Amino acid sequence: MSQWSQHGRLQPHDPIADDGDEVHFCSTCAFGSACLPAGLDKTALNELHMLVGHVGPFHDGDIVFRSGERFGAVFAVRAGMVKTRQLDDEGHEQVLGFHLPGEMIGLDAIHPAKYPCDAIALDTVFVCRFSFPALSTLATKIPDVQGRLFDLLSADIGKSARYSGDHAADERLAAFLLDLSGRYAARGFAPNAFRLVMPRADIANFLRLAAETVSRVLRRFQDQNLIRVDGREVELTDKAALRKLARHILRD
Amino acid sequence: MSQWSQHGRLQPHDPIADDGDEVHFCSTCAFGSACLPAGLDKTALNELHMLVGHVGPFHDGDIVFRSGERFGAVFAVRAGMVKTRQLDDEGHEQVLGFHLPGEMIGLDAIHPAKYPCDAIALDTVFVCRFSFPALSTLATKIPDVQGRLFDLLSADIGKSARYSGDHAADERLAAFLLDLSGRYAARGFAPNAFRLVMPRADIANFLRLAAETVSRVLRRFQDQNLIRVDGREVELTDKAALRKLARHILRD
DNA sequence: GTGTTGCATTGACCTGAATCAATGCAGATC
DNA sequence: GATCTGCATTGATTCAGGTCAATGCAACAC
Repeated sequence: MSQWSQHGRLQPHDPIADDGDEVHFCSTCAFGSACLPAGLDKTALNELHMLVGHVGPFHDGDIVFRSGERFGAVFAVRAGMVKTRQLDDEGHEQVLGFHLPGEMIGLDAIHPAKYPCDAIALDTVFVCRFSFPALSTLATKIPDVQGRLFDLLSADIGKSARYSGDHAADERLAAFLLDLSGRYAARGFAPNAFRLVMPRADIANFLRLAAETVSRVLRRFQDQNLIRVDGREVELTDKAALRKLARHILRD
Repeated sequence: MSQWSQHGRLQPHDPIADDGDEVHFCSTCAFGSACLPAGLDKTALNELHMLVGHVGPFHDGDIVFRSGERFGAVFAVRAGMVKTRQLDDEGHEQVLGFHLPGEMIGLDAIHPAKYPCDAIALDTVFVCRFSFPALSTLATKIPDVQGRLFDLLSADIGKSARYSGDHAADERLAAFLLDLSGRYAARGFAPNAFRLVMPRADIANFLRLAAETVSRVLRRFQDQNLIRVDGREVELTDKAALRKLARHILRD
């Protein structure tokens, strides 16, 4: 067994000191296919691990990086959930995304050379820090690392366009739930029952809805037996129906 | 003088045969800073030029690349305007963006390894084709090229998040006009008077509005002396006021 | 226990933008 | 010139989702 619960939350045990579980983590990480046996020789693997720093724990509300800070590194979420968001000059928040263990954040900071958003822990979070200058240098030496970076960057373009369309509230929410489900599945977590770690207001903001609408739609989904909700715990009980609702948004 | 009108449209003259103007074009292109004297030695410059193919002309409605096609190359728009869009299985269109001369398209195709959207010419269009395998190989050899690619990819993440927020119709439209203006300016075109090459319906779709709303808001802007509109020609006469409207969307 | 705090939910009402339905208008075609 | 065709505009009406205002409820402090 490992220190991971099925909800992706960290048990009271410090994974930073737990080098024995390193590989298990890496297998779920965004760089997994670049780091792991998958074709990389030992030197390359070591070089990648050399430039990684483990950072944490962060707690609910803690800031991983802050908008405007000089860009120096990208981060992979190791444990917990991170939200990224922008604030405008009047303090209006725009949630850009929620990031699960194994996902990469900070890629949008490369060009402006400063973080364009805040990254905020939603629960207990550990991250891996990849110095970007070091990573780029490594990428020129190891084509697989370069390719992995291109892939991660390219995928993020698609992701941030995903919810850009004009869709009804129930379509957006169905897509949101299925998206999370798929991402949990991809990292080896239970895909059909998980915790919505973030408050309703954050889901609403992300989906351009009011928190009240999120509440009402979740309630309706439950009444229609598509899901079961209990506070922040959710279980998807009719994914086919959800998929049908979300089909305009999730085309893949 | 060159073959470029102030609206970025091509005069009846074939630039493909016009090698003499190559440099002038490159200076406005997304790869400009990688190709041009800016630090690159002649060999590098030549290698980059080697892998570029000039393609065109395309005409209004022609397809530059099609959703689902195997990914093999990214493209820089050389002349004209290109829109990118996705169609869902029921044929509903979602416009992802409009791309001016000097801008790169196809970067979102790297990861899925196939184009996730259609790229469609809105008027007479010429593009430069960069074979991506060749470009990646060059990138491992020339760090500046790799860095330029990282920058382009990273910038696109930010761009596709730009209009993702929840904003009123007039804020979105003001941001749209200023965004175009800034991009024309960055490429050396007149920033305050230009042609909205795309039909109203495309602007509306892109901004998640109805075409009627676009029409009404443009009209209101004109009544408020913020702009002058005549069909698809538009002139920004009070950018300060537009900027104030758009301030929640354009934070940079 | 009793507050208090911070979300989440629910209901009543309102509104911005969509939709529906003409009408206008310029450029192509005959 | 007359007729089409494809947008764009304008007005009347509708409605999805927002806003406002309570109320519920669990975790925590005292």
